[in-house]
Amino acid sequence: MSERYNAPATEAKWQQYWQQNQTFKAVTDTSRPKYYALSMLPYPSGRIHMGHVRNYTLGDVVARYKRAMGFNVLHPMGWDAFGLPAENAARGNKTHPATWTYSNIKVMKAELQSMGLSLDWDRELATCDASYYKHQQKLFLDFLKAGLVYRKEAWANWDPVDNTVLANEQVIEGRGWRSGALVEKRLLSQWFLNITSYSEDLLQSLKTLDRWPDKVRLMQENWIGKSEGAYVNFAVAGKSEKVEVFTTRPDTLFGASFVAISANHPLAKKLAEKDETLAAFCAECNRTGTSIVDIEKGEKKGFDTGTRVVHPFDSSWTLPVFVANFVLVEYGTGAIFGCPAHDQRDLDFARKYNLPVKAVVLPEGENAATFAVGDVAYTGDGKAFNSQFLDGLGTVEALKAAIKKIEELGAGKGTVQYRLRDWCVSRQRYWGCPIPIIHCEHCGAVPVPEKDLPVALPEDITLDKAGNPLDHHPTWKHVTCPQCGKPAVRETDTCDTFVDSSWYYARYCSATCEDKPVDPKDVDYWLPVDQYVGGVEHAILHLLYARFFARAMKATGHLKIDEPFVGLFTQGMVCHESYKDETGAWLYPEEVKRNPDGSGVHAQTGRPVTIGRIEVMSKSKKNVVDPGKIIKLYGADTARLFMLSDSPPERDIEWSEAGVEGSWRFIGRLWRLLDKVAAPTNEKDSADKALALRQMIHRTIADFTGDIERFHFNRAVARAREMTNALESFEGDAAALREGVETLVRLLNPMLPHITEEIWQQLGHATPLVQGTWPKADPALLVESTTTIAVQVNGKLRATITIPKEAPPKAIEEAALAEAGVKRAMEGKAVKKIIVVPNKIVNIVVTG
RNA sequence: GCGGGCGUGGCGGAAUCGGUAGACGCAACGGACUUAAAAUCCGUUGGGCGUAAGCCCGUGGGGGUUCAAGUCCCCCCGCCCGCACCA
Repeated sequence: MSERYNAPATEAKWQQYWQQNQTFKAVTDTSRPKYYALSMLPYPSGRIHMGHVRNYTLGDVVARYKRAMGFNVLHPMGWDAFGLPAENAARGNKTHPATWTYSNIKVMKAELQSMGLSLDWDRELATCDASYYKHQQKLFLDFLKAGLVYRKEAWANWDPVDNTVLANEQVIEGRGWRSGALVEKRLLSQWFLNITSYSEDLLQSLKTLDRWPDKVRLMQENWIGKSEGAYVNFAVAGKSEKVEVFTTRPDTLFGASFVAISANHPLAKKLAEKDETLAAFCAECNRTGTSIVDIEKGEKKGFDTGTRVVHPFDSSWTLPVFVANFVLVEYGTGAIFGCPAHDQRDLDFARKYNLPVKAVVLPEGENAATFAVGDVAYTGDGKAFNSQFLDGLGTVEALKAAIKKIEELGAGKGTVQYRLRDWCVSRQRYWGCPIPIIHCEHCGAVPVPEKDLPVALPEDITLDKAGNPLDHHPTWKHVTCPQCGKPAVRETDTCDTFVDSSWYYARYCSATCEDKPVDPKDVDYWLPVDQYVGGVEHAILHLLYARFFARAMKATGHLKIDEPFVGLFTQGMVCHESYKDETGAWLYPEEVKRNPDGSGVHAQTGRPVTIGRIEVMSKSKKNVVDPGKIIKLYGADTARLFMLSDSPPERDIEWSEAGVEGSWRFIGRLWRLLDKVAAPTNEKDSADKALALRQMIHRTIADFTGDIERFHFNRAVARAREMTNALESFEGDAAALREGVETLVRLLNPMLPHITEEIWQQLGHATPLVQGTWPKADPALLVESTTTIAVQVNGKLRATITIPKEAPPKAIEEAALAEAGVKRAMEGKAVKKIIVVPNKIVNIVVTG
């Protein structure tokens, strides 16, 4: 009897082996087929969390599987190391953001290494390292030269007490999170990346990403938000000015009852100068946060400016102009016309301010004389009516005719509009990549010469003062202009951290290249990423920005590809029950003891505990389980197996102690198979049994492989369990048993890399599994001679029959009719029809 | 608000194409081994009726298409995620 499986010792042994032999070192080798498996890089927040364990387990299974399939695999890891939390931690703990970040990286790297991931650590990068952001600054300057970067005024959340710019998450119910002051919007001159110049390409190219989840492609499509419509000018009555609106429904112009403009529209500003009430209203609009949720969820409010505009199709018809809090200056022209009958928001607005509601699109089956709009707008297609020259046209034709007329009248033109906005990359913060620009009074914004890169962050900063430390640093920003040599100042904005993570996948390919961001000989071999794995929360922004960066890097000669990730998998989140004590304070799972009846008490005090919902693990709710503890207690293989069992990877998973125990038990059962191989019960040697087992083995190889290919890891685990059950109860041929156990550990190796290596070695193999190949199913063992099919009478199951696979329909029918259960169900009834689907089902339809 | 997703036993889930609903696991219960416990092993386990054979019901709710619906269509309910300065 062998000893109980010693996970810590075995895992340490193999991790050491992999490290010493540089097993996972990837080398550019154009003679071999490559496979780039990438998991999203973590933010070094302190310790790894279960979401990381899940993400990196999934990625590692792919990497190890592809390696066994014979690919030259690149599987790197790094750190998304700039960002707000480091500054917050620094303010709270009086540690420098760099100290905090690098010590977190050290801890988290050790934790990741204990997971047994097949990573090439030689390519590790941290985005906060000057050796990384130096190249990012170079890319920024290249983009600037290529016309992909520009500067314009944009709104930011402004805390008037702390005198600082706030992130959306720092604005809580309209107030600054620290000061509690009402947050204002303030215009700042900021840097933008011209992502909208690729709007159409980013949209069209989604169609080629057939290995992306449909939902992510759909989300991106909606985000880009292409809409066809028209710009239409409404002349201000009695003035030479005009208000240009954008509309997707010019066919409903005859139903217009007002024009609404943004509080930041030039006309609104001009009118507000002479109208204090309007100015106050505009100021109120500007207090709501910059996020769309605030705008859309908040009450729709308007202010009648008293100004009227002339309808483009009828000079005798004028409409009121409102300033409205739901019109965004950034989108379209910052002005809309309202057609209450055919737009819900316009309808709500019209009812609130007693504006006319005139229907101009008649739904099919409705009568023009009686059709009226109540509280629900009609937004569908129909026939135009009450619309002069458009009357009788369908919506599509009416759209075309309306645009044609607008263009004839010189009142506007047909256009395509995208919801996508240019990407504001300026952040008024310290812990980010400095934007390599020098502002000179005489020369304007001057790029930092490449020889002066990197523009490094100063280390001696003060974070206890409000505002941007780069701005109030005594010396850092004061430089001379590279062009005229006169005194000038550095740009003190740093980059949005999404910039850092928009090209790291390319940098990994030539991680140590010093003189340029990427080396063509590396990126041209490794890119694109074959399989990218990460959280669905990045479905829009990160992935869109990275797609843009690939295009921009192509335009500036760094890459040859458009699409960085040809395969994408988005995993679900890790959830856990949450707990609160009597005072409403959150409790950690280990502080709670569960009673048999399901109720919970505090483990130490015995006081009652409220068991809350199962929700995404988060530090704020304390419903977290530390992966480090789990790995110490059960080993990495158990943690990995838990992550792969039961739940499909794209869905949310609930962490449970019982589930971990179950995974741990399976590890024990695998280990005990060694005893079984060592002491085979060979005497009852039956050829039939051996054949049946071998058929099962090879069926499992085929199905398991298919499941891995399709990311159905939970099903693959279930099949491995079924095979384990079969091997445990198998009595007979020793060779077949050995074949089964060896196949099982080869299949499970990408999931459970440590124990499978150990079993493989104990079975007497000198070459480790990691150098081995993937099992192949023997086609001869996959064919089955008989099949079991269901027999239904009127759609209800009455019997099953087992018959030869190629049995003719006639024979299947006869066998079905001969079944006792079938006869009973058919008693006294006449056969109407018999449906025979070979290998599947027989359905006998009877009367009565 | 807009956009996206999900809903199947006590629980996580399985069901490749519309064709045997509940694979596999967890939990629970019963048993074996043990002085005992742990570990391990064996068995039972969707609900209802029935001594049994068997029958009926059942995939969030309602309707529809079909010989046949968890799967397709329409309506409704509930939950979750994203919304551009969190990453």
